[in-house]
Amino acid sequence: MSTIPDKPTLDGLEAKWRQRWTAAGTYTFDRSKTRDEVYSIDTPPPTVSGSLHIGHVMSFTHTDTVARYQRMRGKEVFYPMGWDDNGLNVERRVQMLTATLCDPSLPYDPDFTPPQPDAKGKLPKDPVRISRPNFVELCEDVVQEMEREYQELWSTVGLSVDWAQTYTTMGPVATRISQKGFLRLLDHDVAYRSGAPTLWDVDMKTAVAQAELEDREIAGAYHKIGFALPGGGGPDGDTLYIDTTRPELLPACVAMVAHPDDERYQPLFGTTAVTPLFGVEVPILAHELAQPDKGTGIAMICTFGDTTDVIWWRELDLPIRPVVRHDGRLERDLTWVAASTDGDATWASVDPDEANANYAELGGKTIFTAQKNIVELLTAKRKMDGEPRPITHPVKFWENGKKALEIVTSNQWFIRYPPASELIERIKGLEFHPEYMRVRFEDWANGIQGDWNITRQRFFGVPFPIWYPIDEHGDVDYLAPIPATEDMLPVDPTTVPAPGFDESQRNRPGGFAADPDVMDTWNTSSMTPQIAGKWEEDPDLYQRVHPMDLRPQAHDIIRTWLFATVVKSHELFDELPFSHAAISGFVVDPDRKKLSKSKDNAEVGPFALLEQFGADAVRYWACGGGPGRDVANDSGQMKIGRRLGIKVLNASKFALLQGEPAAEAVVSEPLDRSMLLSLADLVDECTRVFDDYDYARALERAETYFWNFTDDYVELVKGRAYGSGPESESAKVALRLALETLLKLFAPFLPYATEEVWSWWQDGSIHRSAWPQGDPLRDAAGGADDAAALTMTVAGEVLTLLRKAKSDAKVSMRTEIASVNITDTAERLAAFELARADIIDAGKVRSVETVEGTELSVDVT
RNA sequence: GGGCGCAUAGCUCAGUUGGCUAGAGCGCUUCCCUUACAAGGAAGAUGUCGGGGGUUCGAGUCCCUCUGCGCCCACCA
Repeated sequence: MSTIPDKPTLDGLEAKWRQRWTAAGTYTFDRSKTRDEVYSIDTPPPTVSGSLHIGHVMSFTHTDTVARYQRMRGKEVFYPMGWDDNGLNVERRVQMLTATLCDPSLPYDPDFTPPQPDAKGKLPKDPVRISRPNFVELCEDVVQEMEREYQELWSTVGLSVDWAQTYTTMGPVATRISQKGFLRLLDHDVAYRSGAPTLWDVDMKTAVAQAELEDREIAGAYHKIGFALPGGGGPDGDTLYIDTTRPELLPACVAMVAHPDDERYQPLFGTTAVTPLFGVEVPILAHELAQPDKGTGIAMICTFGDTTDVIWWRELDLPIRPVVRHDGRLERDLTWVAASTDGDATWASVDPDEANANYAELGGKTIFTAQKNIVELLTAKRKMDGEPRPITHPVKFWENGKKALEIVTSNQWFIRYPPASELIERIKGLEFHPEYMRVRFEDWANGIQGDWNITRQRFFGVPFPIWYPIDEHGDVDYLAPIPATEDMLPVDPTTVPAPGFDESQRNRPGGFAADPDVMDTWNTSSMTPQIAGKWEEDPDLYQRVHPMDLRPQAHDIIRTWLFATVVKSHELFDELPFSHAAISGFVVDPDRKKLSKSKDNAEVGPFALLEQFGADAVRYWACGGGPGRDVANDSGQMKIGRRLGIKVLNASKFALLQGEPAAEAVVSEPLDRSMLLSLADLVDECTRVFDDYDYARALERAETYFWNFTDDYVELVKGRAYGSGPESESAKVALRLALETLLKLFAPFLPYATEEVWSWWQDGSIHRSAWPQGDPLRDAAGGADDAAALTMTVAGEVLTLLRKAKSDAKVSMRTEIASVNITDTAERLAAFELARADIIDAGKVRSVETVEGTELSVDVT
């Protein structure tokens, strides 16, 4: 307990209480509690390489209000922080900061030190190539720096996390759990390695997954190209025209396809066409995905121009003619051969010499150049009808990428998806807040195409615990993986030899080679319930927190994080990883557009806002948006939050300065009883909506009540409280009860202001105190009754009219009123009589006449 | 093209299973230094509840339809 300051202020509360909470272990998780006593949160690990923005503050505040509520309800809250610190952003930053480049084929150098800046502070121009483990060490240093900045932000915001439980998506624990999960899935044949068409970013030279795609509108052009029809019979006789935006893929053409109902092409189904320039005979086939109204209505299928090509290739059982390499250039050494009845027909041409001559203009060229060259060739050989017609069309990009994705064939690790129906059934046990976000999950499950490619050709991530045998000729067999054993984990195969091999056999004929790739970051973060709960690392902890109660996250990663977590839990454990998913919206500009990264917004970063308005005020703003709702970035709301915080301090000061009521004091006065009865209803409602994760409504209700409480009740009761006797004692008891209750209702939202006030008159932390209940308040009020309930309402309305009279007369509120006539219904006048003394005191009225009528009016005479 | 959400005062938003003259705060106008609070307080003005139909004694609320905005999914030759 401490004394009540003369001038209460919000300034400095963050630093003061952060320090004290840490020292007292206020939010420390008590792991002696059993699962039914625990409320566990599967905290989203923010990407520490991203820049901090106000959106993080909003969604994490939402979760914190729930954590604080549950803690006050008596749950032991498991609320860890997580850092998502692997991935591409960190890699880029480290390359820039240290002038290094990762080369997984290099051995680890334990004595490596990164290049130092010269006298002018410049790093060497040419980066130093270093091994993956060396590179990862550098990444970890950079990550730790950024994590400190994040922890500073979260602590200031007032998140009630137990920092001792912090987890990361790198490091030995996450790596071991991620690798172990992978090995178990491999064992169950759910993870598998396969050569398959792969979405590929030619710029970053890595595979990407369906969930990481986005569409971008880019400029392209239709090229109308004529194929030869040896048998004729097409709409244009013996030339068959297609429209394509990818003419450079002509050498990769494996078939033509039109819709089965398309009468123009029906006669051609089952026959063949011959590609221009390359003379490859390709079948003309029917498939429902072909769209008669697109281009000429018949398309060439290439391996691979887009994802539809992949579907056709698979469903029509077509051969593969890959021409685009992983670096985004066309294959250099393709050679067409004469068509023959036996042998590999992949590169068979009716005129190999011409095909090879034409291909010489394309081989080794970039896609851009190849397109230019092939258009020239087609034009020269009169195979193009007209000029290219410019269009803009949506093209798939990796969300982090700069160039359009290509589809290449490559050996990759996949995780088999369960059928969508199975997942949808599984999440019936998962409550979504708001419920309509469930549809996002179901839509995504239903739209999945193919399995989950978890391979990334990057460096700062969890390595695959896998090696491959090398035969006596020195060829690596990438389809015969040698998995690590679980006791080897965590393992980096580039530094540890494969089981049964010696390090000297690395990269040697008859030896082994390490898997050079790392896992998709979602493959690791999909195990946050296991990582945070320390699955098989600390089984005692795990059984106390798992499955989690709450998964909080934003709606944009339903298709990635939420989906992947449910899939992994389903496949590894046959269970749901958590029982509630609370989905946050975004912070948007006041004009409803997605928050831009413009200078204006950057200048109002989270630290500046917290500094200007205070943490409680920013939290108040954040909680204006209920689950799933976008929130406008509005400093006006923060101002209001700040005002609320100040009001809480001052109103509390008033209530406490009335002094402690005598031990035997009871609530006897009707006005006090009335106030407590409505407060009891408020408590019940806040509890009900908080149980439904509607923190926004809980705050709004408490706030509305509180302003009425200070404006009317406190003013009405003030004079009586200043006095003495049983009436005064009744006011003091009621004021303290109301204060305690209201502080607790605000505690999840305004942790600093409420804790400050609590410290003036109570021991311990308000955040470890018990959430209020309605019935004890009703008991203190001497039980509920309707007449008493009306007292506060009527008293408030009469007081407002008395103040209006003074305001209209432009006199001070202190001015006395000689006499008033109050007209109202009999029932309401009875309520008035119950509070008559308080009302005339607060209104400084000398005498009151009451007149029965139909509605309330107040006449000053 | 399919789906989800939103639309209430100039602004940010409440408005429960339909129920009296539709609310709060900000902003605006006027007044008040009042012993919790001038980073304050009191009072006031401000609305075709997006448009049009329907159900009902009664619709901001339920149904149909249209419009606008946002998002998700699909399409990508």
